[in-house]
Amino acid sequence: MNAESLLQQAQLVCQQKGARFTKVREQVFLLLANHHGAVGAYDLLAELKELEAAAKPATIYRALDFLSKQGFVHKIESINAFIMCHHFGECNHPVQLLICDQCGHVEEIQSNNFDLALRTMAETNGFTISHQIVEAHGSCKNCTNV
Amino acid sequence: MNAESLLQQAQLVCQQKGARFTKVREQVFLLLANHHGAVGAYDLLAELKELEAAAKPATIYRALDFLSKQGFVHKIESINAFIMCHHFGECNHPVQLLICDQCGHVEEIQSNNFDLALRTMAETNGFTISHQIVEAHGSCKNCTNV
DNA sequence: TGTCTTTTTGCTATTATATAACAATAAATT
DNA sequence: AATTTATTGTTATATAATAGCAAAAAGACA
Ligand SMILES: [Zn+2]
Ligand SMILES: [Zn+2]
Ligand SMILES: [Zn+2]
Ligand SMILES: [Zn+2]
Repeated sequence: MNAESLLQQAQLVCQQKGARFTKVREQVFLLLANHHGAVGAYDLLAELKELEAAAKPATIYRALDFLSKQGFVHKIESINAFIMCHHFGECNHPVQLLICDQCGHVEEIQSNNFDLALRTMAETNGFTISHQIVEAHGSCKNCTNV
Repeated sequence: MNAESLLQQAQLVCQQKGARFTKVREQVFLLLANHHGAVGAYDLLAELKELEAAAKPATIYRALDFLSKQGFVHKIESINAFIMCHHFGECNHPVQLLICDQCGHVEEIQSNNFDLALRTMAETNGFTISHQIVEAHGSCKNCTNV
């Protein structure tokens, strides 16, 4: 899915929810959408500065915060980076990420079975999950065969 | 398991592996073992400073690095904190953590089924896992019933 | 439209987390 | 004892994220 159609989809979601998809937020959204892999907040800020010279850390973190809340973007905790979600709309979906340590490629998986397994395991321990982080590091298809 | 017996177990493991369990490393180990929940590196540093006034960030991070490599300690990526492992020995075991956002309690689960499910899912995508991060946030038994 | 309220942004500073680089010690090896 | 390797001390710096407050913009409503 290309950046433009992702943007349109996001605009639609915001319209339906009454969320304000402002200029900065759109700019950051597009920068993320045009990235193939994950990107750090300060790298993103550097890119944003080419469009808005006055941008500061708070600018990018606020935008990322908004985009995360809408479910457009996921934070990758283990590498302090952010990545565009390609299945947003079904908001708050559980996320499983496969992160290649060789090439940096990140694949987002959506396994409801897996989510259920985690929930069940938690319930066995009397624990109720509100948010889950599943990040697998290793070697992707391309990098393994090399 | 109390701090002293954990320490003895760790000493044994180090002896078997020929790893040098130095003074600083033992001090940090004991500080962690006496913590019930997770603890941040700089909080730990503050505690260490009461024993070794000259301790610096590098001191604590080096010790944590050593302890992690031995499998004595796990880093919790989503909250930038560290926690003593209570099942070390079986080194490099997969870790699943249940983190209570109310009381801060962290429960370490060991589900081989879950590990297998994740590996299988990854393999389906041609991905080989070297290290996995599974951190579930939510409400623990005690905090849910309140 | 004008007024009021809420949300968003701009801006400065600061906090929090983690590592680099290199010299000095200490321990292990020969 | 001499040499090599691992660990520590020390200073500085890199990297990541938030606090606080005023200005501006947008939304709500008479
Ligand atoms: Zn997603
Ligand atoms: Zn790869
Ligand atoms: Zn463990
Ligand atoms: Zn709790």
